[in-house]
Amino acid sequence: MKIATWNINGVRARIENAVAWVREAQPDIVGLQEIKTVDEGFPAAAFEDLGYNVAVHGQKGFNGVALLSKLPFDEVNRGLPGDSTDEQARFIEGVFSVPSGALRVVSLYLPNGNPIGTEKFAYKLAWMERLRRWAAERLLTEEPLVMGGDYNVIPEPRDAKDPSLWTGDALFQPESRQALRAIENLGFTEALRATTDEGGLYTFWDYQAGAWQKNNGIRIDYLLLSPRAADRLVSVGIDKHVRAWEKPSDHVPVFVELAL
DNA sequence: ATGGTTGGCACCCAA
Repeated sequence: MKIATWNINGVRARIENAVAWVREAQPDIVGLQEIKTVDEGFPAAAFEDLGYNVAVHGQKGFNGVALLSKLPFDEVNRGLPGDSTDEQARFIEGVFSVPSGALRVVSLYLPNGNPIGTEKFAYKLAWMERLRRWAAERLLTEEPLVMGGDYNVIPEPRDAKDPSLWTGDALFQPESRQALRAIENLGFTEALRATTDEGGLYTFWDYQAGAWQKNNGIRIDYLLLSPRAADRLVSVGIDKHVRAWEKPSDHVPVFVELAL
């Protein structure tokens, strides 16, 4: 079972890339982030034609997440619990039937939080605490859970080409990194770090200042695995080559292979 | 080099 996450930065502007990558990678389940459209604007037919079921949690202009799945959805949950006033579409959960039972897959778009010292940074940290509480509750099910997404947190210095560029950025604040560790410490395995200690593995390169050409990247997209999912981990990959395509997203897909 | 690029939308905002 191949499960992927990809911040696509506008699914309508990126539909040709998206279809090309799905055809090439043949993932079973994909979480998309920053689709930047309402539900009705999502190009579902393009993915249905490739054999996928589609679940969308959209928003006008900004944010928005979706799940594509070759398996039928048994259940879909939209929105991160914990704040009924939050109108930002950043979280969707799908439940699927696999031979071993239920599989839960999340597509999340964690708030960027810049600039620090503003309500945006406070919202980021509050959102992360909500995610921690939600995840703690889900772990009680002892089912395989895969939380993939754009976490907007650089976990460690080795996850940036030049960490000094990010010292004042919300993505690399001690509070952001600590909040990420608090989620992982519930018992999650960050898939890529379960397989390698290598630095220099990035998932995002800014459009500006020739970041891609200079390989000035950061690793902010990953998949957290519950213990039952981590037990089944076979491999992890980053589809870096997609960043070199015409009209690319500034993020690339990340995927895990699980033996479920 | 405190720069510059993109998507969505409607004039700048978010990233």
